[in-house]
Amino acid sequence: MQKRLSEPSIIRLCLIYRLMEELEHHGVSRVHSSKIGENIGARADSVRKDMSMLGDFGNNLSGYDVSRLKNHIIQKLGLDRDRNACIVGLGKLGSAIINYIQHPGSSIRIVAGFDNNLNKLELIKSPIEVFPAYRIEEIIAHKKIGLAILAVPGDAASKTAARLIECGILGIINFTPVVLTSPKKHVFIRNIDLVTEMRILSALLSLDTGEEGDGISS
Amino acid sequence: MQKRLSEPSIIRLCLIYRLMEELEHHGVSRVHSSKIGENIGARADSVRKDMSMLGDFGNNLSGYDVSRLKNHIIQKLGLDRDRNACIVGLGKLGSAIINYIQHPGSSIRIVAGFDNNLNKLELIKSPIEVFPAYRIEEIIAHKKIGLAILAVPGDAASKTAARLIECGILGIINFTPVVLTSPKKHVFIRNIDLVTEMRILSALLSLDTGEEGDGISS
DNA sequence: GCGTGTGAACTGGTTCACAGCG
DNA sequence: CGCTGTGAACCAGTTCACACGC
Repeated sequence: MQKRLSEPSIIRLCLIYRLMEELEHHGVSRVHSSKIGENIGARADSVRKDMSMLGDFGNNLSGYDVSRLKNHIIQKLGLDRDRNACIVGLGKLGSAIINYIQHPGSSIRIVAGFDNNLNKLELIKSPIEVFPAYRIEEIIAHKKIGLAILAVPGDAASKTAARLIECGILGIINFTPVVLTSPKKHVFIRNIDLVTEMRILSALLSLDTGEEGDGISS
Repeated sequence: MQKRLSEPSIIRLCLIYRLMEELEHHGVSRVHSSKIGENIGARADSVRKDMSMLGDFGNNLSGYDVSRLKNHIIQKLGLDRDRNACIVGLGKLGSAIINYIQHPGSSIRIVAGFDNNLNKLELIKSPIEVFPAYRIEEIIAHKKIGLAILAVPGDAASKTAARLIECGILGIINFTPVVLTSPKKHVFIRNIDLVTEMRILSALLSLDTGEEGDGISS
C-alpha cells in the first residue's frame, strides 16, 4: 500500500513493537492480528491495516512472524537510528526516570542529565553523566543530543523548553504540569502530566456513571 | 448544545482546566478562545466548540471568565468528586510520583501505597501510609479506593492490574511497560510508557525528516 | 475453514464560514 | 469591529464486508 503513516498508526506500531519484543522474549514466533489488537487495545482490522501500511508484508493463515514484524517496524519507523537524549531536572522524578528508560540494546541512549542545584549533582549516584544547568548548550551540542526529557518544576518549564529547542533539541517529553506546544514544525512534544491524567480518569468515571452534575443551576 | 462529550473533548477540557488554574493563579481573569487554543495545542474553533458542549455558557467580546469557566469544567466533568487513589509499587518511580501528584486542595487524594518488599516500606519516609502488598484487598475496600497508579515491574503488571480490578478499582494509570487493556466496560486504563513515548518521538522525527528506511529491499 | 488484504461505507471530530451580539 | 456560537462541509481514521490464499 505505502501511504504516509498517520500518527495513530505510528503510535500503534510502537505499541506493537513493544509487544513483539515481549513475545519474542517468551519464545512466541507467530501472532494473529486479533491477538495483537487485543494486546494493544485496537481492533484486528486496524492492526491489519497498519500492517499493510508498513508496506507489502507477506503473511499466511498462521498470522505474522514475530521477529520479522519487529524488524519491519524498526526499519519503517527508523527506530534503529541512534538517538542521544538527556534529562533536564534531576529531582526525584527525573532521577527515577533514568533507570526506567535506560534499557540495554536500545538505540535511544540517555547520555546526560542536568540540574541547576549543584549540591544535588554530587549526591546522585547515577548511571549517566550529570552536569550543571549552565552547561546545557555546550553539552547538547557536544554530545549531539536530539531528545530531552523535561522534569523541572512547573514554573521553569517553558523557559527551559525554549532554551532546549534553541539548542536544536527536536523532541521533548514533558513531565511538567505546564502544557507545552511546539513553537515550530519539526519539533515534537509529548506532554505527560500526572495530575491531568488523574483528572481525565476521574472525569471518565464521572461521565461514565452518568451523573452529569448539571448542578441545579438556580 | 449538550451532547455527550467525546473523549478528545474531555481531555481538552482537563487541559483547559489546568490552564485556568494557572491563569487564576497569575491573576488573569479573562481569556480568549484563541489564547486557550494556543496554550493547549488546539484550534480556537475546537475550544469554542468544547465550550458550547459544556452546556450553554455566556460570554462576550472579552472572552471567557477564567474562574467561571474553571468551575464550569469542574462541575461538568465531576472533578469535584472525592476520589481516593493508591500507588502500587514503591520503587523509585512510584515513590517519586507520590510527591508530584499530591497537590493540596485536590479532590483526588492518594491515601495508600503498596509494595511487597517490606524492607523498602520501612525506609520510605512518605507522606502517605504504606502497606505490604498482601493487604491490598483489605485496604482498598476499607479506604474506598477507586483509582490506582501502577508502578510495579513489568512482569508483575497484568497480574497486579487484574487483582486491582478484582477489588473494584475503576481507573488505573499504568506506568508499566506492559500495555494493559481494560477487561471490562466501566474500567478505564491509561498507559504511560516512557520507553514507548521515546520511541514515538524517535519515529516522528525519522518520518518527519523524510528518511523512510525502505531498506534497499534486495 | 480460518485469517489476511483491501476497497467501500461510515463515523465523528475538526475545520470552515458566516450570522449574531456586545 | 472583535470574538463567540454553531450549522454545514470536510476529512481522517475506523469499521465493514467480502475476495483471496493457505
